[in-house]
Amino acid sequence: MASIPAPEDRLVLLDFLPFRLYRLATEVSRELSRTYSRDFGIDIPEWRVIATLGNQEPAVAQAIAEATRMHKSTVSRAVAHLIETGWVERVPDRGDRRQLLLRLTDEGRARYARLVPVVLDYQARLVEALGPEASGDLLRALDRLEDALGLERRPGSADLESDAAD
Amino acid sequence: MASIPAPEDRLVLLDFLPFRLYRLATEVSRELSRTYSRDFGIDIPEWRVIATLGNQEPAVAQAIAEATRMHKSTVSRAVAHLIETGWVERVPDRGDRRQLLLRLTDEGRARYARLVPVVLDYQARLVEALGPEASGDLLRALDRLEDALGLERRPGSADLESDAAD
DNA sequence: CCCGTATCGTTGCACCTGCAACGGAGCATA
DNA sequence: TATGCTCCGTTGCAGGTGCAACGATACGGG
Repeated sequence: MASIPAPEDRLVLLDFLPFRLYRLATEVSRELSRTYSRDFGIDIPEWRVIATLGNQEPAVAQAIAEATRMHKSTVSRAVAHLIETGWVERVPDRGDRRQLLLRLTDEGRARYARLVPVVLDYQARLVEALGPEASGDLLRALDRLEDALGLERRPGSADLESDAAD
Repeated sequence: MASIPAPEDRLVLLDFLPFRLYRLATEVSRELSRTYSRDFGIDIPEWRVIATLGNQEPAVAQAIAEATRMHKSTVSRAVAHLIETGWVERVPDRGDRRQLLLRLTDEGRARYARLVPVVLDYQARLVEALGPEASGDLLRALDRLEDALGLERRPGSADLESDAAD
């Protein structure tokens, strides 16, 4: 019982995949949010709502929740605050009045235009620190993991580089 | 640099590295904690304390906080609950009475011996779903990312399997 | 020996998040 | 039209987490 565990029973937290992933993701998210929280006054859920709307407007709250994999209550509160702070506005959907169409305000779009380069720059620095080889490794592994876990993913998302074909 | 992400101002959240990492890590952690929370009655911070003590006993709270990158208050509360539930015990340090040495109880060690195969099995299924190539990609990318972000890491951690040559 | 500073772990507080319940709205059926 | 079921977004509540302040202890300089 108190004997040394067999080799296959040995577990080292620093080598344990779920732990490494979580620690890494937490660190990256924290670093990133530092780069925009002060200048733009938004937190992570709000950033995700903005980023979703920046690509697809208008959108309803549930679609945002599914795309970002955030809970609908988290989305609801993020949207409420984004409306308060002038990023987002609601547009009643004439078809189905249960759902409310969301879109960036003009001011929100202007802020978004200033925000995007900041976050893309962070990603670029991350990729640069990794180097081209490890970046490729990472993207391939992410694709496979997302597939294995059933996470939504853009077709051809492996192409982070513009010149990568299929 | 040719392989850096497209420098355009366009940003797609589903392709954005920090988002993908966070979403993936959240999903993996959630799946994993489902495999042990019910049978062992512990949550993620508690699991990390246990896993740390399983490798290095005794340890003081701050060392656990640094190793797991959890806040010291999170560690403090996890430890308090683990003592309540009989996993862990405190041993006063005769040298420095500010810090309290922590170690698994006999019962805690017995539970740990049953817990380790469960979590290792989850990791094994993850690796299996990825396949050998993508697993190698992932481990290399993790090593590089952890280095780039200054996260603590075991030397030679790339060898997940004992027979993995390189 | 005393006092100021540093460190360790705990705790009050504020905030965030998930869950479940809710009201409002659509929709199918009779 | 009436009824029952479903879906959308909000909100009260409970639990978790980070931060900062705190008490206890250690340690060094005067």
